[in-house]
Amino acid sequence: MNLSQWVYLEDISEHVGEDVEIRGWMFNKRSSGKIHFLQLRDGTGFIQAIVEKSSTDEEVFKTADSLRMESSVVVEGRVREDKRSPYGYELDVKNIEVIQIPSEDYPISKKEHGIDFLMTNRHLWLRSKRQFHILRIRDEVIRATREFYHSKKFVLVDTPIFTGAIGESAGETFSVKYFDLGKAYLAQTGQLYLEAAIMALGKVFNLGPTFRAEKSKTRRHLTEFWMNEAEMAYYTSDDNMTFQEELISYIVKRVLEKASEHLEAIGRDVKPLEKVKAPFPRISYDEAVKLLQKKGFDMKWGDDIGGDEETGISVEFDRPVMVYNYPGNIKAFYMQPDPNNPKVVLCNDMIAPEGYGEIIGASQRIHDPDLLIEKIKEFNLPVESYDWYVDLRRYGTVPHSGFGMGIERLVAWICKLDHIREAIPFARTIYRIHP
RNA sequence: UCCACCAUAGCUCAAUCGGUAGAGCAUCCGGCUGUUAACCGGAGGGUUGUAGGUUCGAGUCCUACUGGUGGAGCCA
Repeated sequence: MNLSQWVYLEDISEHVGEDVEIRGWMFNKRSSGKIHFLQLRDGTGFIQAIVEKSSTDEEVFKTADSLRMESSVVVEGRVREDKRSPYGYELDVKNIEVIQIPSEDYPISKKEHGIDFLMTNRHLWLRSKRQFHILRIRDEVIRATREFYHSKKFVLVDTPIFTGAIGESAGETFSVKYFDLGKAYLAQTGQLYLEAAIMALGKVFNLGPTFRAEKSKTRRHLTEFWMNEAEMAYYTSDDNMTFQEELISYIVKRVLEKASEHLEAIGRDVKPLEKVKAPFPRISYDEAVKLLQKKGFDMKWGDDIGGDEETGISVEFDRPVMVYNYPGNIKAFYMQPDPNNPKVVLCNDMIAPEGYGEIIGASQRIHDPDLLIEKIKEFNLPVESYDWYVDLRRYGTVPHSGFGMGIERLVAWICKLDHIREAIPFARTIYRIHP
């Protein structure tokens, strides 16, 4: 073959003046008859490769001429800095080894496409530049999330995907046949299992897929989404909120440090992100209702805060907002009532700026076994299924708190995406499971 | 589950009051030695989502269905 070293485009700046080999794909070509401009991609970056008729082997020039969109190629050439290139560097081609020239037209064209077409071709759409950058940002968000927990001495506890009839509420789960044991349900949350784990490990987190069978069709919903949940023994609701704002601040800071080129590439204005530093504003549900009424929203105390209301609140602030202590009857059964006001429970939602809505749902959990059983009954849930969950309160119960953070909602906000489906490689929505 | 909108060339979209189906991109042929979603010239490409209906005449109006999109509710 040849003596050139295989290098990745993300490292190309270290190889100026050298002969190197790039293994990748040609995603576009511009030609002027006696000069070809090959736009190459290798999964780590982009480069423009130059093939001149006067200075290149005739066979190589012909090969370059024959390449079509998405041809896979190993290209050998010399690296040169050049401001005329869209990527700052160019490759003067010496040889091209064709792996495959597609025999059919590549479906994704350079012009715009509709969302139906793009989702049907999601397996190919992933190759587009914008998707490349978004997926790299998602990678950084998840990396930062894990880093933060480990820096705070949390232990990763992977919670089960198959669960019995137990969760936040029944009726919105996917079910599958499970041997002779009847139905199993796909996890809507790992929270209850994390509550078990904190009694062994103190502070724990998970990060994995979650499933919701609600027939939601909005830009904020997926049927399968990735959630990070955390649970902390002896944390009050206040401790919980302080922890959440540190987590979000850390993730945003980390993405700005490590993935700013990707944010820039997708046109994300980073100024709003630079303001995301703890502490975040906190307003009680009572205050939120008054604020919304003053702004002309038709709502009264006891109503839930919907999407429009969330935006109405978030536009008042330049950072994520935490709304705390909602009425108990619009929240889950396991939330600890406020000792100072039994009508509300100790909980909080975190609302992202710029209209992105709820990214965290959090609460302090009931730790008294009798009160928990009372609430399970009050919410008409099957007490038998929650036997082990109540058990946690029978043996050395402690006050504790936790939350769930939607990874795709976080990514969508950080990238300022129009729709959450671009924040995950293969979105699952109610009318789409292919590819 | 409910409400609204959309469906015309491979893709993105036009088509006036109901009167012979059109463009850009992609593809193929030709031209061009610095292109930047390259450009210039030429060519091919259509059962207008499906089934009915109204009409002299339907891409256009009506009904049903299918597929999709956005939103409500619900939530992360």
